[in-house]
Amino acid sequence: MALGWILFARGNRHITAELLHEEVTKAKVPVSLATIYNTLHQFAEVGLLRQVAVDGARTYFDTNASDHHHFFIEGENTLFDIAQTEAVVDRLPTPPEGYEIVRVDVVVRLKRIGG
Amino acid sequence: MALGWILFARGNRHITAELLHEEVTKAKVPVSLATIYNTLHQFAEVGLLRQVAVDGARTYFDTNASDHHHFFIEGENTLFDIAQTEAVVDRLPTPPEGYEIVRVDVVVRLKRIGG
DNA sequence: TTTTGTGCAAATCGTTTGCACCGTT
DNA sequence: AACGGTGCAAACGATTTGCACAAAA
Repeated sequence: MALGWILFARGNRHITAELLHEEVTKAKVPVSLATIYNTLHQFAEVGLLRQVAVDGARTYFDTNASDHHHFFIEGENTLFDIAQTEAVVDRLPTPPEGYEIVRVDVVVRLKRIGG
Repeated sequence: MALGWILFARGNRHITAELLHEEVTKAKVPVSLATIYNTLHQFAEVGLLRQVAVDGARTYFDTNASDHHHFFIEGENTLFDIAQTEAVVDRLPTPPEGYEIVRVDVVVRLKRIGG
């Protein structure tokens, strides 16, 4: 398991379970998709990974677990970070009675110009 | 078809295909899930509905197609609008070369205090 | 030998697709 | 008789679960 994670340890990335599976398999260790999912979730629980819901179909995992937001390119299904310097949220909305804010997700959807 | 939509015409709501199916069936018209999906998507294309990706599993459709953001209660899987007065986004990030912004989705995740 | 942890085959479940049916031209 | 639109059964694909196996206690 730790094995698969040398893979994750290099570079900030956004991958889907399937993509990681492919990569891991192609590289060396043959491991089933289910295991990939289990592992990804475990890492996410522990806070090493951040799960990003962006298009309903696939689940993306971000190796950068810090608080930041994302660009998502429709059609290409590419996800990448928005620089922290590009402040986006200025004021948090007041949550309703009895609830507290867990996280704020911002997804800026892009499309190729002209496309 | 227009029939099912009398249902949608009353009140601003956020529903999943499954929920709508249940409602429609329970009420009167027996219609298959597939039809619900087809119809929802058609409405979304035309701009009467707004599709919200919030948790990867389910797809939510918002009868309020205007530009606004959402609260999402984890565990309860409830989605509702953030009042427009609660400004959240102040400055849009600059999109990368060759791309333009299509939409900005903001989801504020909540959890019950103490929960 | 019991317990705890790990990986995966098979099942699940939301969603989509291909096709049959029916009213219209 | 050909055409267009509609609904749905069956297929699909991403994700989860239940269980079998192995190492540790």
